[in-house]
Amino acid sequence: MRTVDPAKHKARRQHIVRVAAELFATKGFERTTTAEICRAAGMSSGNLFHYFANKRAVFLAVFEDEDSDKTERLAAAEAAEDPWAALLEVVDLLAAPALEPLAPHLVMEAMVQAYRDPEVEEALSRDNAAEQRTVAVLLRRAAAAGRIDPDLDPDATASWVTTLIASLYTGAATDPAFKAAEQLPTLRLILTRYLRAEPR
Amino acid sequence: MRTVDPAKHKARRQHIVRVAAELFATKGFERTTTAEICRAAGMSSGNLFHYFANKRAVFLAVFEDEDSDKTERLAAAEAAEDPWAALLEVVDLLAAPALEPLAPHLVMEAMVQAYRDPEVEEALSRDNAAEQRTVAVLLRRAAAAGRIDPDLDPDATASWVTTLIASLYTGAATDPAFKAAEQLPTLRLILTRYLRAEPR
DNA sequence: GTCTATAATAAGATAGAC
DNA sequence: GTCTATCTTATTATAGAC
Repeated sequence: MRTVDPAKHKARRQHIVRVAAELFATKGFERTTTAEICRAAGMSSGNLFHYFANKRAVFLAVFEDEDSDKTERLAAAEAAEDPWAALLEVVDLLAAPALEPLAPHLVMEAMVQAYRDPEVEEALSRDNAAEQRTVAVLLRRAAAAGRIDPDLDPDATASWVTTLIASLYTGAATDPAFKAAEQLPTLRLILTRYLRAEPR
Repeated sequence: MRTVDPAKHKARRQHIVRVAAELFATKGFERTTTAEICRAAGMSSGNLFHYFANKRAVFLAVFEDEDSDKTERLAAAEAAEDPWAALLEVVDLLAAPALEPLAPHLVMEAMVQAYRDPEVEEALSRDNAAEQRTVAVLLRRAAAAGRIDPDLDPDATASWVTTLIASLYTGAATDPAFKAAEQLPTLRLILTRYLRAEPR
């Protein structure tokens, strides 16, 4: 049957991506050898390169194959009735992966690869731009509704909001004592005080 | 003379460290080859390894040889009369290198190397612990003086303060549109609103 | 699709002359 | 202290059989 092959192919690819993600997270892109990926995936070198053109393609697949429902949830948040509540939901949505064990290191690895590899750069910045657009929309709506400080520039502030969320990833990646799950409430507190303060 | 040799040696070492820092910042540690460092420093491979035992030693020297007056200035801030003013000065002190062109990328590189290389880890965490200690001292003093929210836990908050300062580095490193110098006032605003808010 | 074997090259580091 | 020459090893990727 023809219908079985593509499914099997996809599953095998995903398996490679999954084991590679763990290696990339712990050792970084450059220090992870294709031989290690092969060993972890239980296959030969010849076979790995049957699935991916090169090592970079495996790395890119780690970030591109994560087809979650994030896009839809961001769109839903933009249209939600209460912009402030929606903003807090977006924060939780974007912060959620930081609670997983591999994500912080993977995100950091992606960040450093981004300014060295245009393809990684493009993948990341597309993602980031979408997030910032949503946050900016909600900031504008919240400001119009008198729920946040109207003196804040929506675009610059949206950039800071995503940067502050990124702190959860960098904190988790760099400080072993930093538990993202425990620190999420503090992040919410910081954002709330920053955004809702009275203008001065 | 014996006194000339060590000085020359030190200057030559520093020269290597300086050109290597630029390479490490733009290409990262692994993608920077010792051959490139040699070329940039204008010397042969044999000579480079006369100054440094290996490539890692060059990388470590980038961070260890920056003998600035930071330690003294931190100590002075701890003892300053006005703890809130001193805290803001510490923020400026720790944020200052982010305005330089190479530092953000170098810091990011150091952060990712830290959780892969115990020696880098140690160098960084020693630095970080000293900063956090100073910030915690000032937070306690400011709280006692009624200048900040007394409900904030000093140690956990000190960790967040340094993490937020680090955002200036990650922002500058990952977003070409992010100008650290322009964003420093916003960082101060975020910290002020976070720390000085009335307890609720 | 999967393997074995290996090509091609690059990189870190050293030896030893000057 | 500095160089040239080179050793050794690791690594990505390919060729070609099954």
